[in-house]
Amino acid sequence: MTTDKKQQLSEAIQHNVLTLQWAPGQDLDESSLSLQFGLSRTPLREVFRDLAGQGFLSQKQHRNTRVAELSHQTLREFFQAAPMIYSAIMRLAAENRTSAQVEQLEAIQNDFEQALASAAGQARSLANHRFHKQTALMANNRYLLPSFERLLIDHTRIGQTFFRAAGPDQPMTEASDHHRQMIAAISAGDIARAGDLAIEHWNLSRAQF
Amino acid sequence: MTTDKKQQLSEAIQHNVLTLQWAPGQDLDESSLSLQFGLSRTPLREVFRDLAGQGFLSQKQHRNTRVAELSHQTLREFFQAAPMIYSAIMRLAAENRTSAQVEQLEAIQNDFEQALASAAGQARSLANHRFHKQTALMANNRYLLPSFERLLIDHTRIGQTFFRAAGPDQPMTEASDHHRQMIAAISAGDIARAGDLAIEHWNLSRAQF
DNA sequence: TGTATACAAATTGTATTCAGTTGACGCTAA
DNA sequence: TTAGCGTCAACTGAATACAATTTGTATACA
Repeated sequence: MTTDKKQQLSEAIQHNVLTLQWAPGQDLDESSLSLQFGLSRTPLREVFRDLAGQGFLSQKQHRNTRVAELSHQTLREFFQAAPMIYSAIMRLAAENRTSAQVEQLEAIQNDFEQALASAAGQARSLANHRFHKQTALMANNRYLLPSFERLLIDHTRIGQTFFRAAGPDQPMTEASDHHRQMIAAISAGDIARAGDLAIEHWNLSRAQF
Repeated sequence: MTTDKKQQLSEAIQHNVLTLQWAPGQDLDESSLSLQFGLSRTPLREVFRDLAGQGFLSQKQHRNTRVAELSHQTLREFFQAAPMIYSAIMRLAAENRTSAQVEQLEAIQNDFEQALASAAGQARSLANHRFHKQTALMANNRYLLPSFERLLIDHTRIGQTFFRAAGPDQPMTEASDHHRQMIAAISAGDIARAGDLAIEHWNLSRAQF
């Protein structure tokens, strides 16, 4: 099996959306992208559809596909849903985790701390994104996952918007402390503690905005 | 604008999945369906992809599309997520509802009661489905919606499986009472009450299974 | 008789071609 | 000058044609 072009394309798009290299609301051009990735429009459009379903892109009939918007209303809905879902994911992660997954989470956290020490805001945000995505994997619940992933996409994007304005260092190191405590709670199977940490962690985000 | 064939197809599939006319795990045939609906395979596959993203169908590389499975593990995850999400949707519905939406909800509830009096289990389940879908619309939160819709799909399917075995009448009329109370709570904007009703309503479902 | 391998048929995935829709530009007329 | 209409270009959507992958079947061999 050769490297899957469709998956490459999908990951590239996700990357560009999450890092704000493609701005919210920005138009995507089918023909240029299909040329760029050596794919015809048919499979390209399938990838678009998948990513639109996941909340990365948005599509309307007879309009070009674009990066999912971030409006004031989006923010409002975000804050209404985020604490509850994050907390639920954490609790389930503490309940259902396997030891292999905990090791994986620790590895990701190490990357995150490294990025914190050296790399730019973009890399930090992506590392943070991967940390939380791993917790969702550990929660192992197909019903919660789609909501959580949508939240995570916009959390990552919103975070970067605000980091650009304010100084980025303070909150990120505090977030890193939380991550370590989360790993401990999840690893110990302490469900209540994991849930509380999620709320706390999320309040940190709220404070920034 | 003529009647949209793609939407017709999509609704037909949703109907067949929700009513169990297509069994969980059942294979779908692209060519016969495309023939049946007068569509080529390209748009048909786009509909498949959308519905797979929404939790009606499931797809794997180089394997035929099939109706989403209902496994033991699925049930487990369902019960872990359902009460929380249902409750959240109800609270938000009470918070964000408009009067036009309340009227709509009452109309749907009337249909439900009529179905309860006359129609078969299938029609009842669909009417119940529509009721809860409307509450999700009223909650007006794009992050919670995908999780809730997935839960609702499987709730409807699971419900029918169990109704077939047991006598269907008792729980459904009780559910109908709950619906009326929900409408009252939502209409009054009583957030806490709406959330509690969701839990109560859902415990009723749990009791059946 | 059971298993492995090679071949054939069916089905999924991709590329290309064709059709339909949208929106912009320019023209005409009030 | 501007409002309204019509044409045209560009793009999205659908259909067909083609390629690749998988699965079923037959045959050879242990």
